[in-house]
Amino acid sequence: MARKGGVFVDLPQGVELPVFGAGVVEAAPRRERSDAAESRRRVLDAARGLFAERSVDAVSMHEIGRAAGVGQGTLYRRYEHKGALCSALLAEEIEGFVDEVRRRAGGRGSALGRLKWFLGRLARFNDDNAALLGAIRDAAGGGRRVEMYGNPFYSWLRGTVAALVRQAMNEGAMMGELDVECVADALLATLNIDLYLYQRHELGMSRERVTRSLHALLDGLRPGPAS
Amino acid sequence: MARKGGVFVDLPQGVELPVFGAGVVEAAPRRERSDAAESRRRVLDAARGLFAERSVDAVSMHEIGRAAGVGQGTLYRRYEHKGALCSALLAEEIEGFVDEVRRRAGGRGSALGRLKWFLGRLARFNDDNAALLGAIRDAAGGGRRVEMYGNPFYSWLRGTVAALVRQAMNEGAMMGELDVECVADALLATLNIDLYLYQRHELGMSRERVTRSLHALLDGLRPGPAS
DNA sequence: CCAGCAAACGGATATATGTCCGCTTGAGTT
DNA sequence: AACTCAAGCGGACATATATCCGTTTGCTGG
Repeated sequence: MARKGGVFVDLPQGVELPVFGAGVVEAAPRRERSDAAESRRRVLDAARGLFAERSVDAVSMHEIGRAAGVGQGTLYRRYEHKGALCSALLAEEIEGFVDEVRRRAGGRGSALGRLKWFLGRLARFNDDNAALLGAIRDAAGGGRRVEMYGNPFYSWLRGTVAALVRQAMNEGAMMGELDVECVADALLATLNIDLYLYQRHELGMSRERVTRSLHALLDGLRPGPAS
Repeated sequence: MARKGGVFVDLPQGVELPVFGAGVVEAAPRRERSDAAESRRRVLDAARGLFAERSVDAVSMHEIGRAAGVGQGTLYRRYEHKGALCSALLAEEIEGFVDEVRRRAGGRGSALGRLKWFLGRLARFNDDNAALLGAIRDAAGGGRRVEMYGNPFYSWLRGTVAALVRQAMNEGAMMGELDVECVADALLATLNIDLYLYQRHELGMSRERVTRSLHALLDGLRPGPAS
């Protein structure tokens, strides 16, 4: 009932690609006050500007507040910490990324191929947004360690990889014995921002090398006599 | 010249397991002054005690200094930051871990089997030293991001996994096309402390589940007709 | 137009990390 | 035993994050 001769037959629960933001009910409690909207825009603009002209962690929250013309209280009520502000700045990029993935990886082609593409695309996302991702990671320390992997973006990545792995299994392109959740985490761990940047800039590996290795690893997971 | 009928024949460079601390020449510039040794001991003791009675990140460096009866300057000259102090506290555990690995994974048995054992043991190391490892990670932010993967312990982990993978390839238990360095990083990434603790405590996965999945993944990397 | 109030504001404040720098002292040297 | 000085010491200081709380203000219903 799962597959027949390697041909995909039906979709058990969770095989569709997850939708980013799904589950967010958002009671829309009240429209944002105009002054709040204004200050949000100013904060974001100021942060973008300062981050661009200096590095992200060479800019303090005080400085952002001063440049935006808002006090600390305002700043921190809206963005619980620097990482949250960086997340907000990243939101637009994430949206683009998510859209592109839905278009390319939701559609046709083998699930394995789409998974490979997805991971390669994620590597590029890492390169493109290294500074913000690093800052977000830095802010996820102490009592906030959970936010790293508990946030909606990571959940979506996780769900997407898991769904693709499951589809690939259905299509007979991947061993059926795998623990899908764990494998999804393992694959994503490979592109963990710290490790990725270390490989890229300290070990001098190219993006191609990293993704090629990942692809080889995926090819290894085909079902076969070995085992 | 590499292998004959799956039997290990010779050892190309880098196949031996690396020795922890190798390459550290340590010119031994001068013996440590007695007062310095004393204050080092007091700091370590104070830190251990405070960390035990509260959580690691609920204890400030000031507090450690006060409890140990040393000033901030003293504290920070010896330990550049909190992560360094935690590393010092972890050193003993690391030594034990390294010794055990040398005994069990340096010896006989299939390389693949030893690799599996090693990764399982590392997972246990994670569980046993979660608090300190987390604190070390937290301290590796901002301009110190490199220390995370550039430190001697990680280098040793990396070298060990790489050597075992290479041996497994020689023994014919693993695909020969793999990029050994990348695969080593990928395998270790799976046990990255943040992800591991998230899986264990937020997702409720058991250590067995995580390692079993990792083992299955390794089994998938056997050489085979697939590819 | 006005009153009421939740939301937003902003700067003082608390706390943490990490640095600076003048003073002290252990341990070789004469 | 006195001399010397690099190493060690310690607390004030600079800077960053994050919170608190009294004040102001945009919105809405009357």
